[in-house]
Amino acid sequence: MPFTAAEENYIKTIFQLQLNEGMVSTNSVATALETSAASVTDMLKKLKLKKLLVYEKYKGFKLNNEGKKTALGIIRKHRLWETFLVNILHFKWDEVHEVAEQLEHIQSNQLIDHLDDFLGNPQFDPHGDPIPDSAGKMPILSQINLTKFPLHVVGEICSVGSQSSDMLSLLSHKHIEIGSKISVEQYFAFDESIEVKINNKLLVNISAKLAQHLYVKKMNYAS
Amino acid sequence: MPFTAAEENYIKTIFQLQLNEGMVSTNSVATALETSAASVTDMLKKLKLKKLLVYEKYKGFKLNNEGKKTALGIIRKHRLWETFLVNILHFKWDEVHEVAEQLEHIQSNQLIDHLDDFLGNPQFDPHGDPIPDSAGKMPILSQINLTKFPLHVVGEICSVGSQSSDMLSLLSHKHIEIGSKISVEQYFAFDESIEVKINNKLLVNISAKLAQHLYVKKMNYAS
DNA sequence: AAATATTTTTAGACAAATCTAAAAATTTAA
DNA sequence: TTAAATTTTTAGATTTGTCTAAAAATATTT
Repeated sequence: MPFTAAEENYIKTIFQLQLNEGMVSTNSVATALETSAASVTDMLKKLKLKKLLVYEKYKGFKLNNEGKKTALGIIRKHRLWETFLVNILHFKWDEVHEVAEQLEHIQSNQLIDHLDDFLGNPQFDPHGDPIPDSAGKMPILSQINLTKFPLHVVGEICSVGSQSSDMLSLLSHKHIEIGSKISVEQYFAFDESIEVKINNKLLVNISAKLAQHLYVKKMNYAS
Repeated sequence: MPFTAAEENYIKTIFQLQLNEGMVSTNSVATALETSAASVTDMLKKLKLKKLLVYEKYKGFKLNNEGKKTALGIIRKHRLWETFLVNILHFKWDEVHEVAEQLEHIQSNQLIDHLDDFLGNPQFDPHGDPIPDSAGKMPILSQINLTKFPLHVVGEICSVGSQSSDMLSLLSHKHIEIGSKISVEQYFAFDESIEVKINNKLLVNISAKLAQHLYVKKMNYAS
């Protein structure tokens, strides 16, 4: 079954929301897609008809297995295209999102499989997020949200939970990128901001909101 | 101004039709796009409003300079993507058309310029057709339709005036590809078919219809 | 537990792109 | 040069995805 670009955007968004929350609400999807709640309800009916999600009026909803499989296929395409744009076409990592949002809707299994091979079957995209394989399997990464990372332990930024260019330019300003070494030096209860050390040198303050989007991998003591 | 995929398909089709005929008719566009004449009329009104074509009711129409510039931009994207698919992702030249039809509608100047550079600013696509540069200029090729090619002169297949997979598989069956050497050996008035010699060896019969789609470049006597 | 606030759904409308059927204009042919 | 055939346009529907405004259901608060 082929899906429209609009359907795919809903599927992808619902998938990402239900990773955190289990059940998803109409309003949360509307906010994420910057559309009205009424539009979301309309689309939910369609996706229910296509048997991609479990949904009952007023009760919330979530993707079923078929829906999750579809979402992983879209995420696979998105992350492979981002990898292509950064690694091959030399885009900067904060410039790729908008274009990848378009490319992810191109319909051709042959295309995406050839692209995957050409890129060397990468496991992670330039933001550090795992790329599902053609069966929908993703490598598991023991990554922890920065807000939950222990004090004074050196870790490595391995994923960024958003691709908004506002956020990416903020990170750029703070000299934070995928692979940067980071340690939490202090926690300020007043505004929940934290002070971190980047690459064992630079001390930087990070807001609670920003920290919620940064994922860190504990570094191998060997390295 | 960004255009919808539907608008772009009309613009591209009208451009190709007016190359041969100057003025274009509603029916010819409807046939080319496999849609109804009524739909074409609807779209013409829209494209006129956007000042892309010269059109008066019942009088035929053609793209103005703005329309032609837009068409060349779409053709540029299509041919660059075809080059990418064949040269980089190792698609066969008769498999790329459908995917390129989708990719040509991706909106990003940065993307297409980076792609152009990555491919080495190619002048011709895998079908032998010239690729417009970012200003809309195309290299000129002294190519002649096979039906007008003189007898017993060796030429080289340099372009194929259609990408229908029906036609491309027929060519493949006859062992004809871009770069094949070809000479016209005999002309049969009865059905306007011609007998050609491929690569100085194989004698093959070609229908009038097929011949109309093959373009040949006179070979340099030196090579 | 009743009143209030929030969330969700319905109802009705709109724009884009398409269709069929019928009317209007043009072209061809007798 | 009328009549017939063809082409083109209009009129009215349909589908997809969206919207606003109002109604219905659920959740919260006093």
